[in-house]
Amino acid sequence: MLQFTKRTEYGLIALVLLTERQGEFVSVREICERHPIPRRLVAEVLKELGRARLVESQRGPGGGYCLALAPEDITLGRVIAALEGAPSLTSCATQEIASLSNLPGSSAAGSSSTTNGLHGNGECDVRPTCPIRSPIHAVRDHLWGLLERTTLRSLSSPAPGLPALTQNPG
Amino acid sequence: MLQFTKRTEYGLIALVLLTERQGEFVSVREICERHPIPRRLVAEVLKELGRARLVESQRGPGGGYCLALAPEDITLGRVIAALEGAPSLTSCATQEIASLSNLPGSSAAGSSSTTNGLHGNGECDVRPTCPIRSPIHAVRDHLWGLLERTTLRSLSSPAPGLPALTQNPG
DNA sequence: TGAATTAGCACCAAATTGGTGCCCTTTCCT
DNA sequence: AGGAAAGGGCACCAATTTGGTGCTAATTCA
Repeated sequence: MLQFTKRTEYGLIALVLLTERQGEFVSVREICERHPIPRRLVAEVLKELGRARLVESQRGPGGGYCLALAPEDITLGRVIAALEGAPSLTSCATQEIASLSNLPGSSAAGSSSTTNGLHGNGECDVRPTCPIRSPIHAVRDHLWGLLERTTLRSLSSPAPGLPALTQNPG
Repeated sequence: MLQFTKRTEYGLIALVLLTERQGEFVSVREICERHPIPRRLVAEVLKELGRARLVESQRGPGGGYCLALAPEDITLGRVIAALEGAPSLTSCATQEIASLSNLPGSSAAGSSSTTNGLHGNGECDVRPTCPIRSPIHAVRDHLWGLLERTTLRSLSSPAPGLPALTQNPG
């Protein structure tokens, strides 16, 4: 329903905490002592973010997670791409993105579905006559731009400093 | 996964056809002769769009659906709100929107869920310490603005004429 | 009357998502 | 060496959402 998954919400909460504690390794236990969110699920999410190279991990006592990049370089788009696949808006775009795979997060994203209105070779049924493909893809690109301009830094700043949205459409 | 539902896709396809055929009543049968999409589901979708007052219907032979508003006044946001609820991005926002109900589409949107991490009175567990509430809501508002600036007209134009995105944030 | 069409609404199956179980590996401390 | 505190991997289940259909009634036109 055009909503982030809980995984994404938990991931963002964790990443904001890691941003506030840069230079330290913060454990999942500690994150979940600060916020009432399910520990095991947060652990899974941080593992995924680790696989996407957005965080680094350290095992053993005193271990935990820390950011792998500067907060300015971790965008909402990258986090979402890692945790729920790049936003595609339409089913036909999902597998185009998957085949391009120029974006991270292809792990969780659409593999070759069989009953999603896509043919076996991976082509949308409606595509030959589809009247909304191109314009919706334009919308998707704008959305993607919005998510890419929103960094962990802007999420962590006390002021709701969403970037000024200077976009370059088309 | 930050994707439109099939209902929304089908609804948009139908609405684009209705835009091209303004002044006529177009039946579900005819829509599905033009595009390979499931007839019964398209019928359900158009019923919902009718309840949201975005289309008007006419029964009987020669009946069908037509736009209830000018294509410039039917925005992507309104269609989505009617078919899958207003985009909320986070679970806490879902029920805030529901309680405000200043947006259409509260029919399909979140009623009082019980196991969604929301208390019985409808408050997010994380809320007292939630570090991402405000900034994510800002992102949501930007997304909403993007969807509200995209009209059925811009979706139907052969050129992918997405509006120039002159936004007024805040 | 009868065919064409929408209206309502209940229902099921598939996919996605939220969340957990279980065991292994690494690291630190004593 | 041994144990505790972390993360790593992976399978698994339950709840929710979504895609799609069955069925019957109400309109409308010829």
